Amino acid sequence: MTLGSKRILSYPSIRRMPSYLRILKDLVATDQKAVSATFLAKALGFEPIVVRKDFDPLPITGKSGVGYDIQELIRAIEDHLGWNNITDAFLVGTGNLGTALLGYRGFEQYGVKIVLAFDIDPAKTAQTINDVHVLPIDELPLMAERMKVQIGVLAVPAECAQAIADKMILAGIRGIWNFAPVKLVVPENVVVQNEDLAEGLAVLSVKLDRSKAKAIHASLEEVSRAPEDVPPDTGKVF
Amino acid sequence: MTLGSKRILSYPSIRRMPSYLRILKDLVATDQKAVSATFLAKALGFEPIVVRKDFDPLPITGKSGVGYDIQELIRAIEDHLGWNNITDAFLVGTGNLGTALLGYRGFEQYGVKIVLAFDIDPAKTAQTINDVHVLPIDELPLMAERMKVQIGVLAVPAECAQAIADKMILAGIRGIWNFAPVKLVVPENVVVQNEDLAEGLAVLSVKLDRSKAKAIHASLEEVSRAPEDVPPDTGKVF
DNA sequence: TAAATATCGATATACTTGTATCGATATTTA
DNA sequence: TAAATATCGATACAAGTATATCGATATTTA
Ligand SMILES: NC(=O)c1ccc[n+]([C@@H]2O[C@H](COP(=O)([O-])OP(=O)(O)OC[C@H]3O[C@@H](n4cnc5c(N)ncnc54)[C@H](O)[C@@H]3O)[C@@H](O)[C@H]2O)c1
Ligand SMILES: NC(=O)c1ccc[n+]([C@@H]2O[C@H](COP(=O)([O-])OP(=O)(O)OC[C@H]3O[C@@H](n4cnc5c(N)ncnc54)[C@H](O)[C@@H]3O)[C@@H](O)[C@H]2O)c1
Repeated sequence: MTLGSKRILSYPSIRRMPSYLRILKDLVATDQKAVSATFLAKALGFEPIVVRKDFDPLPITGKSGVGYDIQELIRAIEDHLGWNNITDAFLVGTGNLGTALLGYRGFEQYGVKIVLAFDIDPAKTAQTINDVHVLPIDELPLMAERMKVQIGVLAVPAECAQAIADKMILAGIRGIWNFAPVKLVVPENVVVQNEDLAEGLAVLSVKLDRSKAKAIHASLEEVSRAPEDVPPDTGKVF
Repeated sequence: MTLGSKRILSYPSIRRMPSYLRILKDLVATDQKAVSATFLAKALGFEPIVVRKDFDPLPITGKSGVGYDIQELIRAIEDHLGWNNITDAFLVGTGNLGTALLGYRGFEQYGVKIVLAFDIDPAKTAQTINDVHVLPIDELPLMAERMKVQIGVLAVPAECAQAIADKMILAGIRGIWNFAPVKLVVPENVVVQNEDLAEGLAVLSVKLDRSKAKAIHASLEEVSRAPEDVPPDTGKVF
């Protein structure tokens, strides 16, 4: 069955969409009208076929010999991700990480705007970080309901992450972006996206080890090396 | 072929290892000697079979009816990830994100210790963030070679990420943990791990949309609904 | 001690994702 | 205009990953 019959992007595809968007938006500044899968692939280190497959489920079609219309493509991607109309979000925990997230001006481009932040520490509240007010955590329920906020960003210590998540859910929040290294227990109508930096670090560690092993193998220049021990780096983004 | 014949962890497995480690280390404090795949699965939201498969390539073996020896398991995982002996790392870019990373005391548990930081901004250098000295970027080459640092953490604006990466590589750094949203061009003996927060946000957006769609479908209580439009949340961690 | 329960490890199967090939179409070049 | 090049989209295939089943072994319970 061809993917085209499904209008659903796979999760790997979804993860690549922000990268496409970044390049495409840069291209808008130029006078180019169309972009090829080959071009995007080269810019991002994918294979051209991956790019075409990624776009296949979108309600657009490329033109042979030309490529995809840049504007159409941007629109289709943003539509699929729901990034056309910005969703308001709350952030809880204005410590190191929370502050960094507030300082990052990139999220609005990704359809999410942090409109209020919360903390339990009086030293943190009553201030403004990057134009976002920080309120006492107790005010979250009322504000969430009043502002009909749907997304919550969790940047609190692991110990209290579940408690805050419960608060968020009670207040009507439906999606939680969780940076605390804990599995949150949530009702099935709530979605959670866990962000665990240690995952990436683990991958880097292993890649590095395997790269070293490969180098040693290569330097030994053995003909009878076991290739399955160190798979070649295919350039895939793990 | 059974996985057991390969001593290699898949990348999804590698990504789950830090989560296992966290739980296992908590268990050390208790008087338990063994832990079952079922227990770990429940704690992390995986299926027990996933856990067993993950451990299969490790040079350990569980005991039927009992589980895995906790100490053995921790050791095996840390060995595989190379997290037993701590690797020194440099961080470049002590802005919002860089500061958060320096403030995070968790990395040493993951085998990596940031020993020095660098920035181009004189206002940032000559200070100490969380006991880590921040030096002018020009001093990176000398220090990297002298300290034989292998890992570099990139937390600078996208525009200068490639330039800093080049500097790192020239100075002998072999693994780059890249937080800038750019594809770095590196020689094949250097590994890069890209960390792109937008990926997770894209996944959350789509999950939220699909969750809403599912709720609507459910409320309509149509018998003739198209189930392939909204795949059920299998609890997988994307 | 015997039965019930928990668990692992092996095997088989299903699903997801990535990769290769090739014909058709558009553009560019000679 | 004709040939060379670039590109998409369809199909097929391969590899990676997740899931199901079941017998064997250890522990707990009756
Ligand atoms: N900083 C990083 O680079 C990093 C990396 C990976 C994961 N994390 C995770 O992100 C989370 C935050 O990390 P951090 O480094 O910013 O920690 P932090 O200690 O700097 O910040 C935590 C903040 O949460 C606030 N807080 C504590 N309890 C609260 C409550 N009940 N309600 C509201 N606010 C509360 C604190 O006042 C503090 O401001 C942690 O779970 C950490 O494991 C951080
Ligand atoms: N803050 C976030 O939450 C976040 C999220 C996702 C991605 N990122 C990415 O991480 C990177 C850093 O983000 P940030 O928010 O910390 O930005 P920032 O502007 O706060 O910090 C950047 C730092 O890099 C330093 N710098 C600039 N040029 C340099 C150079 N040539 N050599 C050395 N240092 C240099 C600056 O002085 C500054 O201290 C960016 O690429 C950003 O896209 C940040």
